[in-house]
Amino acid sequence: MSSKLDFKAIQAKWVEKWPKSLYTYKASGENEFVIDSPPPFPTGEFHIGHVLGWCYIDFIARFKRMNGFDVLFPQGWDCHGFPTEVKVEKKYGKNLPRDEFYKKCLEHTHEVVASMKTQMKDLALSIDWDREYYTINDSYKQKVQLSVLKMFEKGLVYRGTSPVLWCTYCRSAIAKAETEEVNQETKLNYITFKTSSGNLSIATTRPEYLHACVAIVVHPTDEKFKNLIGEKATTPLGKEVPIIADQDVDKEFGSGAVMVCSFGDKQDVVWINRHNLPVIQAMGEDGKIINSEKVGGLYAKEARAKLLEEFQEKGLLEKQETTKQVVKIHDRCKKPIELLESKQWFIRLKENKDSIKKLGNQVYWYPSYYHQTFDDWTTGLEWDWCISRQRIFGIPLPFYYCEKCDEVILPKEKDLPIDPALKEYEGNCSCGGKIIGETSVCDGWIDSSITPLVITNWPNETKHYPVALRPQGSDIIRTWAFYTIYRCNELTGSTPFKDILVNGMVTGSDGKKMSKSLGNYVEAKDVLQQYGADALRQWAALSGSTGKDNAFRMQDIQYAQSFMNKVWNASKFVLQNEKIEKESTNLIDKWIISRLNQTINNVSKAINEYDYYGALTEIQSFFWHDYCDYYLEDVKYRIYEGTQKEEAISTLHEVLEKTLQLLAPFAPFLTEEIYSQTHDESIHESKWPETREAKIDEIAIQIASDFHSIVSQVRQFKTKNNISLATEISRVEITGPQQNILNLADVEKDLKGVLKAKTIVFNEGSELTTAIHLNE
RNA sequence: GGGCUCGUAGUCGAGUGGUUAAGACGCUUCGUUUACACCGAAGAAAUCCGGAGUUCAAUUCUCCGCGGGCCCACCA
Repeated sequence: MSSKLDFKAIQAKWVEKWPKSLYTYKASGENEFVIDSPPPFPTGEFHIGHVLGWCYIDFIARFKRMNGFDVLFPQGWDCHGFPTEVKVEKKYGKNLPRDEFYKKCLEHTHEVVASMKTQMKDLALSIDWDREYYTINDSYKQKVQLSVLKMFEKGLVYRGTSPVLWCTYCRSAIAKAETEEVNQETKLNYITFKTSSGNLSIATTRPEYLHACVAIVVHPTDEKFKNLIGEKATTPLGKEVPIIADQDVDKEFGSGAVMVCSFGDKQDVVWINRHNLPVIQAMGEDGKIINSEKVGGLYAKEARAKLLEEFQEKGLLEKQETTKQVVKIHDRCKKPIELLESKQWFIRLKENKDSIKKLGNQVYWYPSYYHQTFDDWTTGLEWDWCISRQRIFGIPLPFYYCEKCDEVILPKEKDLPIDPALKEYEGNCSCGGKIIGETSVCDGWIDSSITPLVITNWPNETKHYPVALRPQGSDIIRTWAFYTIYRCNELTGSTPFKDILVNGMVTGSDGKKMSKSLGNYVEAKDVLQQYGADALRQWAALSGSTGKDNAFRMQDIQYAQSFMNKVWNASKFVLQNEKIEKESTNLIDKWIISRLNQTINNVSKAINEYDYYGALTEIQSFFWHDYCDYYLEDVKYRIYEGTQKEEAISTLHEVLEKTLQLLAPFAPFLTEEIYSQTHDESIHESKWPETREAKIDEIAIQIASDFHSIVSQVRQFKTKNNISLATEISRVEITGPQQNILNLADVEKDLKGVLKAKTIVFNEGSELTTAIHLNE
């Protein structure tokens, strides 16, 4: 072993040397631990948040493997999505043909995946790379389309009409993730409606939607309007609408009465759904007003100006106020987004809320409070899940439908994967209508919500499902966890995983969200380069209890590195003496073996409960303080003088070796390097140390406690008197209760050796104290 | 605005219905001892966010408030 720890050399050596077979899943079907690891979106950068998440997975994977489990740690890639389309558009322009464009998206994806994989390998993630999967591959698409068909057959998928986010400039439905928000000022217009009991003032920022007004909403406890609830109001355009009550209304805003239009904003959608109100299409896909005699054919802005002018003349515009407004805009064209009604595909959620909540009880949540997040989300569901997107880079929805009667026609299972937009359906509908292939693609969560099925070979017979563990971030409980639990249960009849382990988000050292513009962003690459994988991995365990958001702090990394240095140097000392095995009767040896077994027990329990913080701090404190600070010092005199030397060497080796094994999941490179000095097999293939209860000797622990208390007292004496710890003492008098004194007499030799005392005298007394005589 | 979560020494953070509330970084003092100065030894430093309640006993449980963080909804 080199005298200085060179972690870079060690890391490079083992990345090269470790055989691929180390992490191979045997699919034995017995004693399995299958992990439904997340398929990240390929961005090209494996960032510090990824590091935390993947370390959480790797710790348990390595632990289970050493415990004899057949572990599957697969790696998938959730490739489809809008960001890739944007990148490709930027590079090649907007006018590529559909299939050409798709090909370019594939190319881009493979490029960025490659660069992420390098970083994952440097981090020593024990992934079985033979089990890699891509959502863009035919085999994956086939399973996704099959899963959608199966859900359709169960009556859980339907085609229906619903408001969607629509960009009138791009003439496309867009996902919420594609929106940005801008603050702007606008005019709040107070317009006069009529009721049986007089005028009713309505405040609106969008009078151009007046023709699509379907109701007036007031707060149920608002004294101003209480007697109007259930009555009708007449709009300035002469239309009668009902006045209804809803608690979402803010009594203080505007006049306290709101007009509901289809659809001015998202709140309108909520109210229309909740109160079963009719829908009047107010705007066409091109952004021009429709279904209005007065302003039809005009753009919204023109229509608004025209109407306000007219109301002003008629005295129906009471006043205008300036108000601040948040407007959603399309992130590509920066034009405002409208809500438009359109035909889309949906998965039923609303009526299954209660059964989904029950499914949430059937998995173990680590930490448990995240179950609450899932439960609350499910309780609050108001809408079904819109699964269709008018995009290109996605898995096509596997449906045909009749142009005339809307009948849905399914492709044959053997033809999957299929793109109905490209493959025409042979034949006509029974009503004689033409059959159209669906051109929309699936929402990305449709792709990723069947990962437990994909990795266990669904729909074929399998003994690998349900899987043992789903690890994931707290930010996607409402999406990935929710959709997976729901869909997989519908498709198989059971929840997809036994445990769900949730990791928190990584923040900057200031506790704020990491962002490049805030200047608190840390590149995982840089940390890896400077401190190495083992230190970075330990940070993931050390930075807080499981599931909490973690601030990234260099301190933790540096501490991990100091610890590794300690391990390296202690190992150097131990390995100077060739390994032997000899049972020891020495009480100090028995003490450290007792502590070792306690540590093994505690660490095993902690990791089994995904308490990595507890596990690693336990290892560190045992190794650093019990083993290095005390035990090593306790036995040095035996090594140098030859007293019970073999027993000491045997014990030193045993404790070192087993501690290295405990540390192996956290610091795979360092532990392998040291372990390889005395073993041919990899430490990662070695068997996890067993807790030997019989070796936990409470009396030895008690004696060692007194022993080290004496050692401390003598050290304190020497420190206070500015004497070197190496100075010899002629006589130490130890006073204490009878039993303690009797016990200490058993380790007299060790006391003399460690304290460098010529003679020791024992006296009975009430408290354990020492008197030191330097020269006599 | 809603939900969840957190609030413990200068900083970061475990943990607990009842002894002296871990540990790390930093700080002070001492020590070059043949694994390690990326070290060792000793030490100072905490009204456990505020208020009320439950209890023989609260930092821990409950409620209210204040302040971070995350997610969601953002206002006609």
